[in-house]
Amino acid sequence: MDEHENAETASTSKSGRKLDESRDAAILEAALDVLAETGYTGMTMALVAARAKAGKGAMYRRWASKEDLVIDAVRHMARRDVDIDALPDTGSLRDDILALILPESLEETSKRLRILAGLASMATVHEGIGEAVTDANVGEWITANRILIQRAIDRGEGRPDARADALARVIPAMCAARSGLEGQPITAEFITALLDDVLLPAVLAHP
Amino acid sequence: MDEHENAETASTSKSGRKLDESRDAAILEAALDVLAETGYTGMTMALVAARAKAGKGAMYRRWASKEDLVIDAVRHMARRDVDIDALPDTGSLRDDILALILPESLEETSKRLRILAGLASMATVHEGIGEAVTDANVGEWITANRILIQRAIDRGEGRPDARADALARVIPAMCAARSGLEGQPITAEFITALLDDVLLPAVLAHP
DNA sequence: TGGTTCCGGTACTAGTAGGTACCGGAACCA
DNA sequence: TGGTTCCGGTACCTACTAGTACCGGAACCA
Repeated sequence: MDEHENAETASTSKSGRKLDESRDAAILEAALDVLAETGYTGMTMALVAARAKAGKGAMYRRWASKEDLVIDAVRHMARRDVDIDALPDTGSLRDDILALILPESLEETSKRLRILAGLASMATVHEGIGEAVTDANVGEWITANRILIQRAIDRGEGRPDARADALARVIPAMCAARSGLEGQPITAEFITALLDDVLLPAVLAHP
Repeated sequence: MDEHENAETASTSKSGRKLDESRDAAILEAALDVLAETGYTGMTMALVAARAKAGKGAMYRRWASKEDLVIDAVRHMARRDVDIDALPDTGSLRDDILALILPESLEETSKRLRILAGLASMATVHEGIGEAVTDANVGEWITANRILIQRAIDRGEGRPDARADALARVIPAMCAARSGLEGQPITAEFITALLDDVLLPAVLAHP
């Protein structure tokens, strides 16, 4: 009879060579690379294995299916995201938003959005992928923006009837569209233009 | 030797039963239906044929490959789009934008955006698909918005330094994100909230 | 009327990719 | 040291699908 893998026995239930935890990240990041380049369909398990210099066995020892691997890869990508408890607070909404996004590599952001766009189509078919995409990635970005905007409203920088909820989605949505639909990279110029031409006027307006 | 199919001889070069032109639209619309439900990968030629009550022969007699069929289907979808020469002109930007989009079936718009989102990933792989998606569909919508916004600026309704270029992309981008990333349908409430909370404040602002 | 091409439908081919099994070798444990 | 599990790599099985060939029948033309 097999050792059953309850939480209580999981740590000491096996003998033999240990599962090399460092391979997990290598495989997940190889999956993200291939995902960004070829989309979900083009991402074959053999391609990911080759990129990670891993065997397919090592992959299926960790994830039961391609779908499971992709879900984990997307969540892995989200882990390096915004820290909600340490948001910038410069006293200026413009500087807060810039301080939130510009320290991140914009190339990395473009790649991330390209991955999300490539998975958008799978959201309708594979239940778990859609949740992983929205919750773990764009969700936190929108939440951070909402907090920054609400602060600006509260301190009188924005008009009091501004809707932080809707406005918080502007930059992520337009970045996603630029990356996913137009295939253009996200640049600092694009972000600042978005801020100065769309978001700030909308927040600061007093008609 | 085969009859060569130059433009000059194409109309009279063949004998026998004529190619039934009405089947074209039936196949293209079946392709769009399946595309909206399953995405590019899930759209099999057999599924489209069954939906259109057509044989696969009739499909390959018209399009050389699945890719060609999809490109044509996307362009076919775009044909029922905005008429740039007959845009609404009510004297109010809010009413103009609403008059532009609300007469269209919002369910149809949601479906269209779902199709575009499903094809976004293929844009990087298949050259033609990306162009068909952007040029023929979102492109005209953005152009129409830009004209309406520029008119509002010109007649003094909007602030004179508003950037019609960037602002014209707000509604399409946020609709695409809502449909493609969040999987939510486009409703009249969503559009009006977008208008009143984001676009109009940004256009009307005079800080 | 006979030849040609289209029609919907079906059978088939060929290539691809998810997933499994196994290899020799290495790491770990008792 | 012997047994077990992991490692990268490869061969293999199986299911699916783009694309082709062909069927009997219908439409068209000379």
